[in-house]
Amino acid sequence: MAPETSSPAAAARWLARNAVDSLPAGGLQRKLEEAARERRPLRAKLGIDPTAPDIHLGFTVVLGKLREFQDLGHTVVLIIGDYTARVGDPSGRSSTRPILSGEQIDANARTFQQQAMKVLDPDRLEVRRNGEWLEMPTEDLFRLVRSTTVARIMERDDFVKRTAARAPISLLELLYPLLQGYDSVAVDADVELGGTDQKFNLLLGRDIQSAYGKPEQVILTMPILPGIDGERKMSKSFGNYIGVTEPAEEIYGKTLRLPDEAMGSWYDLLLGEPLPPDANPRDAKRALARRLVARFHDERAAEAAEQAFDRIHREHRPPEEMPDARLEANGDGAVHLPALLASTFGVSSSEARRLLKQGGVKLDGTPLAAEPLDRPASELDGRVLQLGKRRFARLRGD
RNA sequence: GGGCGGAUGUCCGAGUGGUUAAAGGAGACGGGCUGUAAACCCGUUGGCUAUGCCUACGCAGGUUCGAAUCCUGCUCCGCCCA
Repeated sequence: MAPETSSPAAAARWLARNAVDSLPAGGLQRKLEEAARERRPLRAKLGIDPTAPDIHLGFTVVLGKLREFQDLGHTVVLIIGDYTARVGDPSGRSSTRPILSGEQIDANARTFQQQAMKVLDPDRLEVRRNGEWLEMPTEDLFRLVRSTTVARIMERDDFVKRTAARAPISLLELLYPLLQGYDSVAVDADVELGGTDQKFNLLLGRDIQSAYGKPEQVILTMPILPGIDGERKMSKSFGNYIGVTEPAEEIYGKTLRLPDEAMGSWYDLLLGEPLPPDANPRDAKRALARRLVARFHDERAAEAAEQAFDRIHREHRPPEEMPDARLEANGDGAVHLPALLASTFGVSSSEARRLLKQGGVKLDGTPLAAEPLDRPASELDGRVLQLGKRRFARLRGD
């Protein structure tokens, strides 16, 4: 696509086209005009807490928008929340979220940065860590905290709901938006991006900047990408995500599991184009899956992933490549099936027995009878063990 | 500081002395159908060296033939008053 972005007004329209909110009204255009007048790039900020090691597709929606800013010549400031991660955000119901170690955070920060490069242009990127400025004397923290009120913080939708539901809210959580807002002060953000769930925090950032005598940022919020269940937002904790570093076959297979209803959102948010109205849903989904694999791997991998998928699920043949599983026979040369399944596929032996009873275990494509549980190793050697539809291993003697 | 209420399996949520490994729902998993979509149907859903054994209802003790259920202490959480 070749957007028309020659004037600030046109550029603002282009950037905001698939955003949910662009606030304040006209603010983005004014920022762009200002940048053009002063012949400087805008500083577009995004903060992330490296609490989990991988970036998933939901996150790339916002990254993709940042990339558009870069393509227009602006600078992206990626803030790695190393300090905030260390403090441990007790968001949501799980107040038990473990506080990560320094090494863990550093490792996550590195992979995050690396993965973000799959979308961002490294030449127009500035990466900062908020430990640089958040490690501040209490006196300074108090100054920051004075910049807003409890009532203002409690406006946030999430807090209102949790108060109503009598769910706990830690004081630290109340402080979180302030820390995030201070990041904007520290990096002189012109624009801050986030998902719609970030709207409150992004807006509060404006207040904080203003309290520090800085120009207020404008904000752009992007729709939340539904996860592969098509229901809830894509999130690690729901297990409905696709990580950008996942193997090609995984990205492909998970994409095909997406409910049809969610395909439109994925097209809009991930491909940046609408779902063709008269497309056959199956073909559209396969095309989507191929393009996502191609983006995070390459064309060849996309092709191979599709072939592997068809082989397993359409032709019901085992994949060409699969891990080996070592057969461990006892003294009588027999192999205990539950133990074999447990060690090969990481299920418990109780679960393995249940799956056997349910006909979920196959040997060379034929369901394995639940009895007997001990089989001669010679009967298994060299054959393909299958659990459910998609877990395979080739059995090997010694 | 005072008063009241609460803590149950992956999650939500029943259960107030006896087939309770713990109703129901969600999720997940297996099978069927299919486009590994959805919908729908059937089944499973603590662990193990497995016709038995072990562990489980916030933690630690106690009462009892027997406790998630009763008692004591503790921890954590919510609400109200101050």
